Amino acid sequence: MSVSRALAHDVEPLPLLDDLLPYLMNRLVSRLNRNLDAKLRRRRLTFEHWRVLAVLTAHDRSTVSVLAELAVIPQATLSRLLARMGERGLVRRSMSRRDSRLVEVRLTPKGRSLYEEIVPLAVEEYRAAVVGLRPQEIEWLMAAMRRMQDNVGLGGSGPS
Amino acid sequence: MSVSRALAHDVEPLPLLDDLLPYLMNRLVSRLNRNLDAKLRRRRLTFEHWRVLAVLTAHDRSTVSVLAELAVIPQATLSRLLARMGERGLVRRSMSRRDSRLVEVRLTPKGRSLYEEIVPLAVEEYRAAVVGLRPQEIEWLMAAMRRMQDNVGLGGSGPS
DNA sequence: CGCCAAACTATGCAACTGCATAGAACAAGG
DNA sequence: CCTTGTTCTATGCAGTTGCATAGTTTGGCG
Repeated sequence: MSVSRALAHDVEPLPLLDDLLPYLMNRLVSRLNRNLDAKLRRRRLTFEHWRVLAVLTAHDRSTVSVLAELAVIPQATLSRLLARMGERGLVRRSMSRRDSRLVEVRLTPKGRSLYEEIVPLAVEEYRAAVVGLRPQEIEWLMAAMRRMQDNVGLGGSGPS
Repeated sequence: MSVSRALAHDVEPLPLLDDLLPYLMNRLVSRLNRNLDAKLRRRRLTFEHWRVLAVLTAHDRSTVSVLAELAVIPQATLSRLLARMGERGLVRRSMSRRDSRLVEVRLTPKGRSLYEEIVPLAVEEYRAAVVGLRPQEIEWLMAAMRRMQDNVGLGGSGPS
């Protein structure tokens, strides 16, 4: 029941779910996130925490709105999430001296070490997911993802 | 700075975000969903509604927990979402005569026509995303997604 | 037939979410 | 220097979420 009909929406837009790329991607990503979330719960963390920690590790010293963009978390939500993470000593927020409107966020040593601690959980999840895929195929997958990101407005010039 | 290092987590698990497949997938899916969500808001719908409608269209007459599995929505959340959708006349819930524990859910005509009405929005979003990808490549992408789903426990035999 | 474990849905409660917006800081032009 | 428009973060409020669990129905076994 999984015919190849991915682009045949022209006249008959009745989607067989298993043949729709967005559905497949959604299901897969949701599952991946949920699995990781379950693993993180023991440390009182959520998947959103993970994303913030990961982004901050890569882009140390970000601002709230840049971080929101990178972590794909609504700004208002992130603002309060960061407040909570600050209370737990995972991040430090400080006013920028260049521009007092900006709030610079960075990991504390505690936040960094916590990140190091949980990276293996994410890696484990990731490796389980890509079993059977060759590195070359993964490269190709990532290229396709980047291509689609550009198509949808994540390439640098934000749309509406 | 985007070297091909997707699987080089062996000794140095320091992920450059843009080189991590899960991160790319998350960003892309989040953006897709958010875009669709924005389009749906005018009709007082959310992306979750969309998923429920889509799954119900494909698998008419489902139960709450099966639907939760297919739509990747926690059962408790779905239960209340369905209650609201029921009040709006989009779905109908009825006790199964085979097993009184089960609640069978199906679309009402109103729900079905609403779905038909919003399908184009999703298709539009989808087509924009895959611009530049050949049908053959999309097929390949979906195959990879299914492979990864199986790896993560969505193939039929649920893990934990 | 009665009892215990399992399956399924709904709900209490505390927490989180996001939209809209207030509040504060900057930038540009008169 | 003041005014006006823009950029950025935080918050009020109403709604939603999810964990844990209660309540109900089944199935299996003695």
